Parts: sequence; structure tokens; C-alpha cells
Amino acid sequence: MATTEPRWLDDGQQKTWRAYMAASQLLSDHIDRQLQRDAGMPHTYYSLLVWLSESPERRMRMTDLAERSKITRSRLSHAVGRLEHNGWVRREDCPTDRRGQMAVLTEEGFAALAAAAPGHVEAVRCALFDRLSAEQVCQLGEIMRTVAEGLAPHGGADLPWRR
Amino acid sequence: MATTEPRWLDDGQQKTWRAYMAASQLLSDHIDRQLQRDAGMPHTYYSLLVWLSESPERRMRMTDLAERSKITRSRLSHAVGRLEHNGWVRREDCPTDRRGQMAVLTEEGFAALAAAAPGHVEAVRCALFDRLSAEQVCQLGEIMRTVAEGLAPHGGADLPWRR
DNA sequence: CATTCGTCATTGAATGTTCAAGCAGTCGTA
DNA sequence: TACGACTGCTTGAACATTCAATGACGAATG
Repeated sequence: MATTEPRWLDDGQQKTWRAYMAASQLLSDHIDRQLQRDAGMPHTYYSLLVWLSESPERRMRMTDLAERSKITRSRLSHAVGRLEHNGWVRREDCPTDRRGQMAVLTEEGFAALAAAAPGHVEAVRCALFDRLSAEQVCQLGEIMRTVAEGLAPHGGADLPWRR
Repeated sequence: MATTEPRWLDDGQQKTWRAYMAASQLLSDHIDRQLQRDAGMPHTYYSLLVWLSESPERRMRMTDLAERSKITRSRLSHAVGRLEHNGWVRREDCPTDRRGQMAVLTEEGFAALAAAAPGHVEAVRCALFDRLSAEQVCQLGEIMRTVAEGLAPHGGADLPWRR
């Protein structure tokens, strides 16, 4: 029996996919470089601080933080290890589950975030929002929400716009 | 003199940015995992093989390949080192510039690519194109082209849709 | 309560990426 | 030709990420 011919991408899809690959690579490099230079951390780490800063008491369970950030628990462990080393996050035992750990944003961490935020926002705006029409921003949001929901493990229940 | 207040993102931009971050993270993880599992290489490396396979004589100057792929020359050197180790790419001296190196796709490399392609396309399709309308695919393409052109170093002269 | 299974989080090794430094060759210019 | 500046590519070390294995605890079951 012959294996079925794969459904290749048509021309428009191909062009869109290549544009997406180029743009997402360029964008993440651009953002990472800006943050590394001005704040001494990669974008992933910056995002962790943002989530913590928006959470009640500036703390979150490791697993929750990993889910929100779309990263593995392992990666989060390493990352928090580094942030703890920097004095920006501290670990505390979870009061209700002795297996659990809370990641807590320190004052220094909050300060580092506050210092980094303006430059970061400016970079995002320059690279993305200043170049798109209001309509395109809507379209992009809709598209990305759809994609994220399709790939999210828990039916997307943990996605940011569902909070 | 007061530093000027940063122009924060408005609510719609904020939501779009978070959706973008979630989706791009999930998507690249998804694609990377699929390729790592089924083809033994990350997506970046797969893309290198694709570019080579589409190039005349299946070869490209290192710098050109780096520019097309939107990665640094350093990263490319390491990557090609690994691909060469796998027997998928070989290096040759450039005939016209003695500083230069050509990365050449081997038969084994072409075979590895051919074997990996169907599964990869299927993954991209499932994650992205099967979930978007034809109109959204156009919109996404337009948006991503705009972003890439804004961030490309050479005025975007090396972007895929400009070939 | 004892067993078993699942969850929370971490670890170390292997792999990939970045950054700054370095070597060799080319180009422009006097 | 000689010089200095620039380009092409590589290297090693520091850093980040993945993967599989592990220990500790919780929850369900008998």
C-alpha cells in the first residue's frame, strides 16, 4: 500500500510561513538583544518577572508560572535559579502543599522590572505596533489567539486573555 | 528635567502582544519537538537544509545562508559543524574568495530532508493553516512581511519573498 | 494504614545559542 | 608595494534549553 501523498503548502501558505519564520526570528532576537543589553536578562526571564508582578502578593506557584509562561517546569527551575541568584526572585515553601514552591518577586526584582519596562515597551512598539494599522493589530491578535488555543495543553484555560 | 513618560501599550495592543508571545512560544516548541523526535534535528537546522536544497547546486556561501536564515554567522558555524558531523552537509572552499566557505548539502542530507519534510509540513498545517481562514493567512503574511522588513538589516533585500 | 499511582519540583548531562576575540584574506588608497 | 580598514568565518567560554531520571509528597483505593 502506498503512503498517502503529503498535503504540501500552497503558494500563499508557503510565503506566509516563510514570512512568519523570518519575522518571528528577527523579532525575538531584537527583543532579546535589547533586554540583554539594557536589563541583563533575556526576554523569557523578563516575562517571568512581569507575571509575578501582576500576581497577588507578587508570588506564584512554580507550576502555575510555568503554564502561564508556556515553558516547561524544568526550564522554569533553571530560570528561577538564576533570578534567585540575582536577588530578583526568592523561593518560599508553599503553605498548602509541601511539595510546592512559590516564586516570589523581591523588591530588587520589582525595581529591575520597573527599570527595564520602558525600554522594552519602546522596543516592542517600534518593532511591531508602530508599523501596523489598528486593524492589523486586531487581526494579529485574533490569529494568535486561535493558534495558541489550538496548541495549549489544557484547552487553553490558562491563556492570558482568559484570566 | 523629567524623563518623558513611556508610551505604554493600550489594552488591545497588550492583549495582542501577549497572544503573540504565547502562540509563538507554543508554535516553535511544537515544531521543534516534532522535528527533534522524527528527524533528529531542531527547526533551525531543518531550515538550513531547506535553503541549501533550493539553492543552485545545493550549495551556499556561509554568509548568504546566515542572512537568509536570519541567524548570526557564529550560530551558523556551530550549526554547520553539527550537520557536517551528521554527514548532511559538507564544507568546501569558495573558488572566488579564499576567505569563503560553501556549505554543500550532501545526498544523505537531501535524503534526511526528504524524509523529514512530510511530517514537518503536516505539523505546520495542523498547528497553523488548518485553523486559519484563507483571509487570515493573507493577513498574517502581510503583517509578518511588514515586521520582517522593518527589522531586516539590509533594508530587507534578503527576505524570502524578495528572491 | 499500606499500596500504588500521579503531581511538584529539581538535577545533571547533552545540546544549542550568544558574545567577544581572533586569524586570514580582500579591498582601497597612497 | 605597503598600509590600514574591512569582510568571512571560526573558536571557546558563558549562558540557556531540553530531556530523562529522581526524590518527595499527595490522593485514591483496597
